[in-house]
Amino acid sequence: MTEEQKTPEINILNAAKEIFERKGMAAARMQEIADEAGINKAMLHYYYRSKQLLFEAVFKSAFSMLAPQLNEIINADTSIFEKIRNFSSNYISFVIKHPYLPNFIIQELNRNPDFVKKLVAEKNFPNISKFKQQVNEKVADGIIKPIKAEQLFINIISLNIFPFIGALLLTGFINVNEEAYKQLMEERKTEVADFIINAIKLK
Amino acid sequence: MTEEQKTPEINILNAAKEIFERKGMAAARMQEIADEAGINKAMLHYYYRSKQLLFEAVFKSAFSMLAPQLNEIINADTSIFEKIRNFSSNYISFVIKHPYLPNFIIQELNRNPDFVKKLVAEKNFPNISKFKQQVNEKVADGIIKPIKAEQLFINIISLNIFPFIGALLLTGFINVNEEAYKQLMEERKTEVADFIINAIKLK
DNA sequence: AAATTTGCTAACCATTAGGTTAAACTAAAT
DNA sequence: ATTTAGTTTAACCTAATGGTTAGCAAATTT
Repeated sequence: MTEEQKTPEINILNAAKEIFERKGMAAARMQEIADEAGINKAMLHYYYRSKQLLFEAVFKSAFSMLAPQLNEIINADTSIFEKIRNFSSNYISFVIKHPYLPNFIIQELNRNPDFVKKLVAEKNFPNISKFKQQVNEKVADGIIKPIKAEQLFINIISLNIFPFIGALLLTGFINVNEEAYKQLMEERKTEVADFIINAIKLK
Repeated sequence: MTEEQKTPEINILNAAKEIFERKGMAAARMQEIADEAGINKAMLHYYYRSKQLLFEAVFKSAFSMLAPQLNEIINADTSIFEKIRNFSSNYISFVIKHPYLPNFIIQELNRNPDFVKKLVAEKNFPNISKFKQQVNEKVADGIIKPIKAEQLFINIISLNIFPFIGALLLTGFINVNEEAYKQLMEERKTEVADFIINAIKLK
């Protein structure tokens, strides 16, 4: 898993991502990250001072990979149905490639609630006001059933993210192997959007 | 937060639940659990040998609180629409009272994938075969739109669980305070079922 | 070429955390 | 009253872990 990297900073960051995302901040060991990066443990401190700072760098980097995806659904200049289709398809494709990412973010956010406030304060933090306006419009126009934009947003996010966070639990419940579950996720690239649109479209 | 308990075992278990569910296995400290329980640290080992065993007791207890909820949707002798309504309402009511529980389970399951296998092997582990059959029937009868039972199941679980696991993230995105978010969750007791039923019902 | 800064390593340090132990205390049984 | 079994505590032990340091090597600067 250890590929050559341009700079030691990036090399360390990637190794730390790997370990932090899989184990979480508390369970991750600096030595393990050093091994993954193929370097001496002291180097981690040389480049990133402390575990906390290294963790924050990883977290920021991880979060900044997800934020653009969310802005897609929020600020794109497309119809609401198209947004839902695009987001579901794109997001699921993305997460299939980074399976530990959503769980990592949720987990660490829960462990450190103040972190949310810091994130919200930053620019580029997704804001749903545009999406909200769009939903309200379509409801008023009789194109979609009455629904609060907040609830619809929560539903979209839930249907797209949870199947990855709860993958292990769900494979247990529906009693399929990893391969079959992956296949289900592939299907969801279109399935989820269909489901949502069916739920809200006024025929 | 420290109330009098019947037996020291239960007292310890409750304290451990509190800490483990909030911080996770790795970040939880035995001393912290002892403090929460109002006892000496050695007592934890006296009654539960090791951190690992104490953790497993907590996990089992937590999981066994959720399993019955799931059997509701899976094995009840009611119509599929009723199941969805009952489950959503009951589950959300339950989790509002135990907000850390789902996150804890998911998190520790992800950290220790082999745990799933152990759980699945146990009796009382939910099995969706009955639900599956019911869905297929209704699809064949033209009562609901064609959908794989597995996908519907994943959707139901996602819509009910994720809003609690991702609460902090979602409050950030939709920019509401804790109180307003709780209100949204209250609404979801009926909102979620309506959404799902709209999505699948053939009119 | 000498000096100096930067990158890197091995050994070390201090603290923390899980776990143990031996002694003390309590209360029931003899 | 004495024994005995179960319970509780303080003090201790050991391993692991995040972090530091002193020195060396390789560039970079002057």
